[in-house]
Amino acid sequence: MNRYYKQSRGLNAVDCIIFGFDGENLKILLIKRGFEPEKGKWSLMGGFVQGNENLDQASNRILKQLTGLDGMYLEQLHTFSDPDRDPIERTISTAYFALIDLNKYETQISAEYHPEWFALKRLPKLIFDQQEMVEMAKRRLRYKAALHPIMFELLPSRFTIPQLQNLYESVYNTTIDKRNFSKRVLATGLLIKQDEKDKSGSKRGAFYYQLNMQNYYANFQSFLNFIPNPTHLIF
Amino acid sequence: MNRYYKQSRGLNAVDCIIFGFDGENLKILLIKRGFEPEKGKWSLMGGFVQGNENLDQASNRILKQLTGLDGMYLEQLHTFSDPDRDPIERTISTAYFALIDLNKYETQISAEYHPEWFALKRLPKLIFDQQEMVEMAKRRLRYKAALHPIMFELLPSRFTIPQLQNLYESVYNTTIDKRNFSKRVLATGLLIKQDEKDKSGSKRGAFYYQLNMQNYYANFQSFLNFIPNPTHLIF
DNA sequence: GCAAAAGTGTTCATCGTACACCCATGC
DNA sequence: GCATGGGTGTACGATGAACACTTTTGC
Repeated sequence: MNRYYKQSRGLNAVDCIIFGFDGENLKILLIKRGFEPEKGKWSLMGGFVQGNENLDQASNRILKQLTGLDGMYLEQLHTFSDPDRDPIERTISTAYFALIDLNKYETQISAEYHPEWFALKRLPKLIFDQQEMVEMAKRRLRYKAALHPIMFELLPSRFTIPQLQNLYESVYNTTIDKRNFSKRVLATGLLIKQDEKDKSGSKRGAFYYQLNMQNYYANFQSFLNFIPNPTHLIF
Repeated sequence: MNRYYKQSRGLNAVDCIIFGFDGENLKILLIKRGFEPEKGKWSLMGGFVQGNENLDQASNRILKQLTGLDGMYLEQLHTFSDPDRDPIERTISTAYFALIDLNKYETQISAEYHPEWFALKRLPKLIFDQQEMVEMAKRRLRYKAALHPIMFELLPSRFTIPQLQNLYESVYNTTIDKRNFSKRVLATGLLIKQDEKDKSGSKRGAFYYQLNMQNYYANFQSFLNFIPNPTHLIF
């Protein structure tokens, strides 16, 4: 036996929701789709799964192709499978969400795709069911970041506490008391204060911090409270 | 255009991790696989996705086939995709986890599959990568149940607080102070006390409770604390 | 009457929240 | 010298944890 009988076969794809933070707004990276159907429309970066790779490998390959980066935070989100989601042919697509330091990303690497960062509040229309994928990714990010320190993946390796606070405030569309915020994040033991300051945001300057990678990996799976009242959040 | 060119096509399947609770132990339902390869071995209930259905529909169809039940709690878990996970032919399988009231399930419905409940601690060897699927499902259940009231899906519609506590203690392999436990669960406002008692577990009997469905659905997505110290749990 | 499980309250420590002032610097 | 953003401490209330005794009833 070298085949299962009487079963229908289809294509498998991955689509990547790539989040970045520019200091102001949470954004995602979109490309202009390069082939029919919907050629030229804004789309998530994606591609078909090859015969010799699994989904994780496929999404890593595709992300490297677009951003030039590897080793970024990448998590399988959900598999989308409506029979008619792709009008050409049945294609089941697994969405991944990725978090990258927007500063590491350089546009020229993938000029052929015409990639652009879009603020989440001002997304263009997307093809197929990608709107739904983005919605789910947003929810997942908000959910997960309320409990785990994944937001650091969106920041450079040196960052300031006001930067971090901006990020949380922007993701949760809220404001947080800065005294309580800094107490909370410092209490986690995840941050190591540096000697230098970032003078770009103010005259006085804000101290840089770096992640304590030891503690970061050790505590990644446990619950942390980075935002007030996570118990009452609704997602 | 009615096909994408030069892409490899494969099979898509779903596999279901079905959890139940017998009052003592958390269990999962396994069947004897009915076809080659690995025919006769213990396996998760699964099947191929048909051309006209999505993954949710496929898993519901398959669960109904095995248990006779529909409308049970069902959640997409993860898609498993190693190229050689099925030795016959490339098959990408999406795992679902299901929670059912073990008492509603009647074995005879699906005698042809020879289904059996196995305590999680004493699982037989499973085929392919199903061991990994079960591990992931266990982690997800523990994770999710620490924050959301999904464990009720494993109990009959009328249950007692000691039963509920047993369930939590068994899933987290721990013991909980009963005074604090009942305070916590009653404080959620999710339970409605009934007049009758369950006399099966003790001479005095324990009051039955039912879910307040209104509050249950309203609070499902928010965080609740059912177990002590969820902040310090590691999954 | 006794064994076995159900049910209930208080105290204390910890954590989370609200809140306001001084500091450093570039201009 | 002043405007701008950075940095810090305290007091109070809420929440979570530890802990022991009484009740009911079948045998």
